[in-house]
Amino acid sequence: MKKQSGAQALERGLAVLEAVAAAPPEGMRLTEIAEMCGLEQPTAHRLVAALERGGYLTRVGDTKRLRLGLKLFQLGATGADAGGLAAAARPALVRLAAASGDCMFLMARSGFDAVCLDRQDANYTIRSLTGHVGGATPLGLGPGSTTILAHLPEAERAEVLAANRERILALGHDVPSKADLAAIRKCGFCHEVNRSVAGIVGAAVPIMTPKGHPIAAIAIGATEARLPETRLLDVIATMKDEARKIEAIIASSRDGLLS
Amino acid sequence: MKKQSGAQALERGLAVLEAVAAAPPEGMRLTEIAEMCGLEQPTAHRLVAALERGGYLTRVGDTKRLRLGLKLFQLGATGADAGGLAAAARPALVRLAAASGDCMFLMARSGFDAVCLDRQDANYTIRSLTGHVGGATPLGLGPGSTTILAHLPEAERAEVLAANRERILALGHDVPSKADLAAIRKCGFCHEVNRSVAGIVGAAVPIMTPKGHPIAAIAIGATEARLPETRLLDVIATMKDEARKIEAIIASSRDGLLS
DNA sequence: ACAATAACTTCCATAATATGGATTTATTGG
DNA sequence: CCAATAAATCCATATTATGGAAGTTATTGT
Repeated sequence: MKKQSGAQALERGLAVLEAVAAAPPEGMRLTEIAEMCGLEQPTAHRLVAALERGGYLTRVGDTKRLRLGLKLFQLGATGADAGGLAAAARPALVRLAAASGDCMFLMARSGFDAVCLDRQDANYTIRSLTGHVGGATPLGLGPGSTTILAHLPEAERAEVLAANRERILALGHDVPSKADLAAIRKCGFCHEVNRSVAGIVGAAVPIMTPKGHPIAAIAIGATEARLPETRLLDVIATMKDEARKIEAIIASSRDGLLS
Repeated sequence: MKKQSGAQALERGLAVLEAVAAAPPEGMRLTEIAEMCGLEQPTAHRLVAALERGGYLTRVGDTKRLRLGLKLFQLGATGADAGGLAAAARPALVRLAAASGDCMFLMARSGFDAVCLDRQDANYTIRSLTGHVGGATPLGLGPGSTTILAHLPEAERAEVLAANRERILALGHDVPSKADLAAIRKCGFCHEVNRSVAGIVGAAVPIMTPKGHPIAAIAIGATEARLPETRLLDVIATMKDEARKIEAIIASSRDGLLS
């Protein structure tokens, strides 16, 4: 009994893209793709051919190996802005990075993940787990991500948690408890020490839509020494200020940018 | 008589993505998508639903309008590196931007287009036509793009020119002549004054694979005043040097990065 | 506020399309 | 150079996408 999606071929094609995206930079062989996606080899061949034709996949050098093509980069750059969010938040990030001297991230929600939309480092020290722009973590792993999760409405929160529990555990981390999330909601920020990486402190505040939906978060990454408890609250306060400014920009823009 | 692709549904789905990518940031309505892609409306609906499920499309705010989703940004960031090219070229770009004081671009070929992979500006003055990272122009429009075109093998060059002629004319620019391209091949760089934008000078040198295929170009954008003929050749010489260094890195990396 | 219109969603019989087993051709490795 | 493995191609089959029609839900105009 197959699933009743009505667009099997498209979904399979997208699955191929995601499989190749997850592969190492030497690329993937057709057979591997077929196996990874649970497709017969001729089927994979057809899908790959179509994706290649469109520039979504390219051959590695002169081999048969396949890798993501630049078309995705092109499209990705177009969608990157998330409807003005990145642009609206950029100045805030710059200010925060400069003021704190640490590394600031803009994380936005995408389905069950949070994606790093932008990043400003005052001095290139830290590469956090979600460090690189374009990187994604399951909602619930990492401060920015967890802040967004915490501020979702009850029902959605449960759904996301259920969906992500296994993924997070598989990555060797633990899943935030209900109490953790409630605490984050209460004080309006998330603070993590030594959670994803030893010696690294992370903290984040949410960016909410006028309707009270969390769409993104501003996160900070720093070493434990640089961000002691004493300084933390100051920094968080500044971050909240900036988050509010971004919210104001979002609210005032006539095209709802909110997701 | 339909085309014999063997993956109609996938191709249609990709067409939907590209249509939405070309749309303004307020997003697109289902009907518009259907019309733009030549699909019946229920068909478009099914494809859109699948793409939305995968995070490739999102609803704008709480409306029904559709816009590119962050999944594309995610995948795009993964593929952005073009197999090490961007990383290999980054230091060269930084050096060139610092040394020249102008704006440097890394353009890479993607099918019939050249995509801006990276950009370094010494001082934020110019926004060239292909300025933003992720932007694409048809091969034959803009210096970096034209340099790549010029260095393609005869047959491929003709094919690309035929494919792009209309597109370039439609954008209100003219298509490089055979003589233009031959000249670029001969002197190893492309120089354009007042071509795409008045008062702006562009120039570019190709980056070739060991097998003599152009995969990318380093381009410079500056105002006419900043880049007079006298300075031009110096700058070009430096750019050629850097291009050669990048070629060396590419050649020495065991995974062929070459496209 | 209500009607009229347009956009979106769902349904389903039909046929066009994707499917995958079998085969040929190319590539890789010993 | 030959064996083994992977990729490309073929094609009869039935699964899957298709699009007309009808039912809902927004949007627009009066």
